[in-house]
Amino acid sequence: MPELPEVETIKRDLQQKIVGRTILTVTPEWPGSIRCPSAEEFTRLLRGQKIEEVSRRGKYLLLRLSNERMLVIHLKMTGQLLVRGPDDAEDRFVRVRFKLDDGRELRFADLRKFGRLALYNSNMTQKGMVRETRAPYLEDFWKLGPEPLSADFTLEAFTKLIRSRSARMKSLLLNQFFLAGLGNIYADEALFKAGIHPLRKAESLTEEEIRKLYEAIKDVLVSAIGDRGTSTDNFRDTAGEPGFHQFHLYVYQRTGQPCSRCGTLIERMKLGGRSTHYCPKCQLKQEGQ
DNA sequence: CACATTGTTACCAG
DNA sequence: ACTGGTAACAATGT
Repeated sequence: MPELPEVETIKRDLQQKIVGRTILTVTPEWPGSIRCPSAEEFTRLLRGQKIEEVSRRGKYLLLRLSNERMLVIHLKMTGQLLVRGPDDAEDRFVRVRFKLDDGRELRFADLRKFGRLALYNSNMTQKGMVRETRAPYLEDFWKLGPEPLSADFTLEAFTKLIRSRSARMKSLLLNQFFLAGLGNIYADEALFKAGIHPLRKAESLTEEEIRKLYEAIKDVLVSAIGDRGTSTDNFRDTAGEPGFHQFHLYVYQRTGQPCSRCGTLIERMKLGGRSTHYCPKCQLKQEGQ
């Protein structure tokens, strides 16, 4: 379940390992991973291109190429990007292979086959650019909410955002058009740290609660990036190594275990089809009780 | 073998 | 046009 910290970890790895390299060949072993253009066109357009820059927007990885195109990657649930040398063992579930000019190989592996690669013009982040391509999943890329770790994500901006909504907080935090990068793990963790019940409505939050949540979101993400991500299941970095943040979780997948703050047993509920973990004492449904 | 998993989109009602 | 809520989908391990 790569969310912002996991994608950030991979981004930093790739910046170190593959920026400046040229793609020699592309082998689609499961062409379904390639969203657009066709697998043949994708392969042809990438061959011989230099990887100029690696960046991240929300949960999307962006690889800018020398021909002014952008390779966009979404890992969805089980996608991995592995950088391997000629003597390294084969990886399971490799869907697309990129041979590089230093003898190494970038492998896109994906057990569930939900992850997607797409190739666009590099100005695709601008309004209207991607919609013209009619590419599923990525067409409203430019509509994504603010980056929680960027300088322009201020408390004032977050307060405005919250004040413009009425939905339940857990649902809002999962909405990528509200705020980019949080998924099920970090939405639960941030709400716990801020002491806010997942079912609370945005309009019911006090100034103090908004401030606490603002800090909690940033703290949780920074801490998880420091731990190189959460590997509760199959998240791996580009060397195939797990992260460490699963040892520092407060509520996610801790159902029935004592809350580290108050000892009450962590509970689990279904919200919009998603499992939601929370401490019933630290995160009271009615504010002020 | 039905179910669980989650990020995202489709669709509907308001 | 926008928001919020629910269902559906992707594919596979258990």
